[in-house]
Amino acid sequence: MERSGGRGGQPRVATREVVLAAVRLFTESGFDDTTMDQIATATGVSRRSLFRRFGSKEDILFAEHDELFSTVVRYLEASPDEPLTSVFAAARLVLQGYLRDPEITVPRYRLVRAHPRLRDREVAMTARYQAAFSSYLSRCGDGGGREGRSLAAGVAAASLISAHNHVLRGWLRRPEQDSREVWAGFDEAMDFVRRAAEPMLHAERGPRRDHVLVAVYPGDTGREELLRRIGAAVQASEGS
Amino acid sequence: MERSGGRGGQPRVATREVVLAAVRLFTESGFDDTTMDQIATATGVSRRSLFRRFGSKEDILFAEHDELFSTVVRYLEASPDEPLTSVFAAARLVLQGYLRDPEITVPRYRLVRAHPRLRDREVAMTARYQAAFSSYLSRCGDGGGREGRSLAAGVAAASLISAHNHVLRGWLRRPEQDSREVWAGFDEAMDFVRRAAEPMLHAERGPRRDHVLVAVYPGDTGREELLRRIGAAVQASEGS
DNA sequence: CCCTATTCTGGCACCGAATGCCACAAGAAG
DNA sequence: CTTCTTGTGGCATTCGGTGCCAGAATAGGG
Repeated sequence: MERSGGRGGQPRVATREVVLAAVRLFTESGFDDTTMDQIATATGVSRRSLFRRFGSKEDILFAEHDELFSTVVRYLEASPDEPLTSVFAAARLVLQGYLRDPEITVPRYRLVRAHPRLRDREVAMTARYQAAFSSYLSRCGDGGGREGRSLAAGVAAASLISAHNHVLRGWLRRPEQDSREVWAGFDEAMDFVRRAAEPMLHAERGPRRDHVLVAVYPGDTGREELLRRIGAAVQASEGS
Repeated sequence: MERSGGRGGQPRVATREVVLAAVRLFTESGFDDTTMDQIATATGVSRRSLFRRFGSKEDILFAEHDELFSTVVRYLEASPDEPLTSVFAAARLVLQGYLRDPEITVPRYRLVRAHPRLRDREVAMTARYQAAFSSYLSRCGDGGGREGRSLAAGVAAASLISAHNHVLRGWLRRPEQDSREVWAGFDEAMDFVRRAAEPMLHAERGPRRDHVLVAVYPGDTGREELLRRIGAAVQASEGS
């Protein structure tokens, strides 16, 4: 009675088939010069159904990307509150999603680069990721007040997305390169972000500054006593 | 003979007038339910001329923003190579551009929040800023190789934009608040970004660690002499 | 003064994306 | 078989966006 019926939710023609056909047509004839009618006749799906299933001509290109996005969001929602770790894993998922089928992502990248309108669409996608990551980080941040935490979370998410996109673009430009290199670059970039983001997410108020310790003791203080006292002072300073 | 003629480049109706009228119509009737014909009759500019001057219905909303963007880009191009300082100043310009006329930016913000399509358009604008900032930082960065510098520049630009937008959104939600508070928040946010971005732009490899200085001098060393020597030592350590 | 080049402008026709409405097909549950 | 649900296609319509052409207004040259 509920959540069933019909042909079972399976569309007559698979989404992936439509996307592939559309990508091919766009690449051959250009995005603007390809009409929905052409896609309809090429795929055997009526023009009307195309609009119903994908929403718009642009959305056909990004249909699979949308699925990836919701996967990542679900992943984040189910993640324990280990801020950076979970978010890095999520970014890994995204990159994986791209590397998985170059058949779509690579020609799409070429189209996106050529067409400003599609570029905006792509940018909007990354913004959605950024918002999701930022919200997650803000949710399970630990330091600072609402305001500072939100700022830190936003900046951290922006950094992460930027680094991810940096690696991603590197691959998209030369998709033939060994994927191990890509992942190595990814790990490197994530380390870079971690070093920058870790302190700001945990800082009470701003990141730690360098410390200068000036200790004055009587000249006859024993060496061990001196080290012990200095060690204690440093530890106290780090704990603040 | 060149660059003149016609009515002198001055449109019959000022751009700002058109934008204000459009904003009003959009706010009253909704963005989708406002047709270009309505804007045409409301402003006295023909439908055809509207498309010629603004490109699209969305672009009417962001016309002044586009001017601001090119201003900022010109500013950056003319700036000396003082990476972070110039970029912070540029961000200041942007925020200033928003605060300058709330008459447009505030209702536009409300529209953008309600309408996903306009949101994407707004996001695309900030992406353009981010790209400009990133390119500038990458141009006049000093540490690391091409690759690392590009990554660092991208992350720094993303952080800056994110922090800027954080402050901007705060104001847009409550535009009635004292602008001095906004600027205070901006300075705070910029400091936050500076602390995060400074080390990564100048780092040869990895961020600076905390330093611990242990100085031992004869007990009868004069206070000024002591300060001078310690200061010199710290400075030398920072230069590394 | 007239002529011309340049530029903003408006009207018209046209294409195509996108939506609403309606009818139909096909499998699932009763 | 009936009914409900869901994917589907056709049709008409709206409206954003563009190409084309003609008119208006202004600056400069003869």
